[in-house]
Amino acid sequence: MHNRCMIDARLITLRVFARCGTIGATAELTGYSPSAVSAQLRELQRVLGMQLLTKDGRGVRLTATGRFLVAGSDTLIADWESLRAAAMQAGDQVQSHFGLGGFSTAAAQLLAPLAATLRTTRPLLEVQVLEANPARCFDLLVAERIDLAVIVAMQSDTYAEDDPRFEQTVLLDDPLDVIIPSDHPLASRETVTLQELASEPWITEAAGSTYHSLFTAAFTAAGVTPRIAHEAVEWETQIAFVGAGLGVGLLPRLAPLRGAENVVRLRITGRGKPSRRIVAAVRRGSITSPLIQESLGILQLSANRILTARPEDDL
Amino acid sequence: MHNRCMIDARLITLRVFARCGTIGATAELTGYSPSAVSAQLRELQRVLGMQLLTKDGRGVRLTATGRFLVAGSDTLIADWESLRAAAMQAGDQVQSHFGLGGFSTAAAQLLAPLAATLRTTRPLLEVQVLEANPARCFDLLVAERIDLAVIVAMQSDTYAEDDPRFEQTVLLDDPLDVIIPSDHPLASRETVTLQELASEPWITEAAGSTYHSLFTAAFTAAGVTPRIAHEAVEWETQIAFVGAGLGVGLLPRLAPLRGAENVVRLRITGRGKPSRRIVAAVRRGSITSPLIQESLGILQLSANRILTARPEDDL
DNA sequence: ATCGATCATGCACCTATTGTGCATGGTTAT
DNA sequence: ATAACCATGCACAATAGGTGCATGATCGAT
Repeated sequence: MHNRCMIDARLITLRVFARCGTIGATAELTGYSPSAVSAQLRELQRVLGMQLLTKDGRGVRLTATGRFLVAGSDTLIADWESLRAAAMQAGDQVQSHFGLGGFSTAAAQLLAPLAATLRTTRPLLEVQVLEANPARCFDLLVAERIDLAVIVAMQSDTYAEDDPRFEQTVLLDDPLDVIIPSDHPLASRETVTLQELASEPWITEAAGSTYHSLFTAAFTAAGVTPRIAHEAVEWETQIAFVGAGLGVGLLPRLAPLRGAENVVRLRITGRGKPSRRIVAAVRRGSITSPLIQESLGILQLSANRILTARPEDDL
Repeated sequence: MHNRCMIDARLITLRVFARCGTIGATAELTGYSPSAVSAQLRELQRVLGMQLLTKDGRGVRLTATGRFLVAGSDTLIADWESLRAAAMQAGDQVQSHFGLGGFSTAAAQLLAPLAATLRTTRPLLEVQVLEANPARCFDLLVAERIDLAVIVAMQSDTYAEDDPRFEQTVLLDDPLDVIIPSDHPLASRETVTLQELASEPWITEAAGSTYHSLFTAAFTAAGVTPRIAHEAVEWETQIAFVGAGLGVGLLPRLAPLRGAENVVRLRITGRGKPSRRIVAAVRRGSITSPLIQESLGILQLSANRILTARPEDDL
């Protein structure tokens, strides 16, 4: 039981379970074994004298009491976080451990530099970076595995913007650029409109993936219905597809083109200039922590630096 | 580390230390050994990455950060207590452990019957009663050793009535009776005034004891300056003194005369009818707990029963 | 100054809490 | 029917967390 928080680890586990719904998933997320989670929850019920779980089919389910407890514990966690942050500030203290989480692009482009910076400014701080998709990032925050997450804001997220467990601050609006083969007629242009690319074969992520809704949203905003020719999971793959002349695609400006062959990045202008909003999320209450504040500043700085540098330097 | 609370036991220990000021006293109060307390606090500092203690002479002292943390944790504890209470109510759950504390008379006359009643109404509940003076009762509440304390309200207490850590409810005003030898000229009376007893030799507790201030307050209110002839620590001793004809004394109506020889209990009338206020104290937030509520009801009931029964039945 | 009292802490050792891995039994989907 | 999945019990292992004693440091009183 590795308690970095002052709230009983078993209660944290219960909160994670409330999200996962199964012991196994809770175990995976918390880093315990399923038996350990099972034992923890049983012990928790014994100590509190409350029945929190009921058998339900082949799994278990929260009782009304359990749901009540989980919901009520939100403010408890938030209060602790803000107390800790305030104490840190008041006493000019330094944190010893700091967990960061973010989706692929963010992890590589924002979190890695942040970690590097913190390593020099705060040599005693033990920084850990976890790559994870936005949904999992929130889960990791709840599980206290990470302290700060960088995610793309999705309107259709399970996590509402005003979730009592989190506080979110906008880091940047990451514009989507178009990548096209360098032998494409439009390749010499500096900017294009989506309308100009309406008839092109498009490459996107698999339907249902994190960015697919972003993709479609961009085109509906532009009043264009794209023809989806290919699907790729990672940016690298998509870039390679474009480089091979299979079609064109959208690439967030934050994502680097690296030394991709035969691929040109163009800014989009005109109606429906698409972008993805990137936000930082922390546990509610911890936003005032000096370390969090410093990190947010660094993140914003490097985000701006990257945005202004591209695509010019990168082409 | 016996966590009945969801707040880290080490933080509780820190809170106790904040009151005691020394590791040894903290150990005594929490039930740990001094080494354990020392280790806990060291570990707490490591985990939180905060310096909470400083060497100070041959002891240790809280840093500013430490004081800040302790002060801020008040609301955290209170929030947890009220959450637990609400969950108990919401889910119709039963508590498994219940700690009671009270000063001698209360322990014998109020808490013992309460414990007995709870044993029958809630067979699964494990009740523990601790006899302790009022000041220690508050400390035991902070240390989470007990959940409910019965104490005499003292205006000159270190614990203010609006301490953020506690909630107090008046149980009863316990009138002080006079006990006199049965061969005393006034022994056949039903009631007396303090003025009538002005010239008697009085028996009281040692100066500085819990009730001595109560004693003097009673007489100043009556406009009488008593002649203190003897001092006793326990009621039993005082009663014996009176029975031996050494003088007269004040006895709370709650305190039983038992089969005391040659002693008569008289009600006091007239100006300055003295009484002591007996209140129940709980950790803030827990007042809405069903168990606490039930207990308060039972306490009030048995208090009233005892008060109306005496002195008639008891003489 | 000296001695004893008080206080915190380190160390060796022990305990029991809490974790893992595997096997089992119940439940659902194919 | 069979396979997949899920929770849990059990044997075992790791380790966090406890006690008791010895040590060192500080303070007060003689």
